[in-house]
Amino acid sequence: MNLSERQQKILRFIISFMGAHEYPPTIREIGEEVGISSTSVVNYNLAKLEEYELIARDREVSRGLSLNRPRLAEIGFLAATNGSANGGARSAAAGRFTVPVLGRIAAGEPIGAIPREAHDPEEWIEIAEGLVNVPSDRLFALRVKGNSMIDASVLDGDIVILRQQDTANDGDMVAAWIEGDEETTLKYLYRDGADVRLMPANPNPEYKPIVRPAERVRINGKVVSVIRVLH
Amino acid sequence: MNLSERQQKILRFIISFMGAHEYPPTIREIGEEVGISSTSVVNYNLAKLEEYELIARDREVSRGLSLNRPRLAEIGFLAATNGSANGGARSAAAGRFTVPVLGRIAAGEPIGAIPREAHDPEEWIEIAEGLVNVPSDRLFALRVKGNSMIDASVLDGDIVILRQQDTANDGDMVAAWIEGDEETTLKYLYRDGADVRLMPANPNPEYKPIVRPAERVRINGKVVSVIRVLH
DNA sequence: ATTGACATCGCACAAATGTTCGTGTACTAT
DNA sequence: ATAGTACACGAACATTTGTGCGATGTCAAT
Repeated sequence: MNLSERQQKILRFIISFMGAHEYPPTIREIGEEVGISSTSVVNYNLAKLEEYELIARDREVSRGLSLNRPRLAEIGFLAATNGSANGGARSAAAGRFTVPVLGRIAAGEPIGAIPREAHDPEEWIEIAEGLVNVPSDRLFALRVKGNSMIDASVLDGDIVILRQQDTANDGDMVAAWIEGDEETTLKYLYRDGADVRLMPANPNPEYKPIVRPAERVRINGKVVSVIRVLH
Repeated sequence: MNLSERQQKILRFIISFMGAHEYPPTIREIGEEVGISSTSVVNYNLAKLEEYELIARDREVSRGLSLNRPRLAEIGFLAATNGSANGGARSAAAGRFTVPVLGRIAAGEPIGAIPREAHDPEEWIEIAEGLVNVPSDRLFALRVKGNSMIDASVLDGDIVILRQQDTANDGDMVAAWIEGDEETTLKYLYRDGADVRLMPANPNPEYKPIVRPAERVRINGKVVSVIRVLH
């Protein structure tokens, strides 16, 4: 499945259009935007996209389009459009973001450098816009494995949503890799001169802050939301 | 603003249609479903609904409708249509639910009987479908005030999403009012003969289970999701 | 050179769909 | 009664919009 330049533009336009409107565009609207004079050509490419199962169409229905968001996310299209990365269409007021779950985070298990582009994430989740207070670019999620984060009130199975960034402000909850300790942890970050102090969220004195030299702490991202789904 | 029977039916149909389709219905589709033979009558009522700011319309655009979800939620319309309660339209595969935040839950503060119908909630949140594993009816949310729930790994400011129900299975996390103790708490529920055992989520031995006679524990709802938004 | 798959174009057509307007009915206020 | 307002009907109309089809251009394989 190789998307032509036009098909990609069409896809991008549909996504941004549906973000801005609440209904899909017409064939002609697509044509005008993408620069296709013939409706039949748009139709032709739409048929291709449907063949690839990236969109679905209702025949003989005006604006009878719908996006296959999971598939789109798989090929990195929704993620690209969510953010301002892939210079171009900016998804507006759509009300939901698709975020890749990049892996599990567990005691002692490094999550490595968080990739800037999604690389074959194991799953995707959709979140409502209101659940994050930041621009939707560079968001990713991790599923928490084990109870090592319990001092941050994050439990086994929880999903933490982070924004990829190398630095953070005092008081931010971050996912950080601690060299030497060789473990990733979720803590509140505070700077203390040349040291960083990683404070647990749990005020219980049993959970003590971790103090390490700043150069030994690598911040993976800032936690913007924690979601727990019970069964 | 008094919605006529027809206007309500129209609204319900639009909501369910958009749940099922991903694009809005046409005037004629609405007319057929609601039982209006004249397109102009549908148009007329649509204009009314727009006047009430319950929907928005793009003139001269086919299917140029959009729902004002927050307003709709305010008057309890989305909530009613979400569930199977209001006999009829079942919102399908919409991907998101609007849930009322009915109040705060804090140590010692009773939240009272959870109302079956939304009564002037202070705010509404939208959640993605995947974040709950239950039918979307009878969902409501509470904002956690204070750290009294920390033994359930629920922190100040968290939002817990619950499904209103009077009973629960062993192992469910529930919000329960304990008569005598006069407080509401979030715990895992286990039955122990005539007693119920409310277990904290935190394995730390400091947090001990609460054991009470079953008749003194009133279950408000089962927690289906916990959401934390950091700032 | 020929063939054939692919992608485009333009255009005409038919169906889908929003808009307008004259008319009628019920109910309320004057 | 009279006038006014809200709501409804149906038919005609004008666009909007999806579909179909013949013709053209490109490119690689034969």
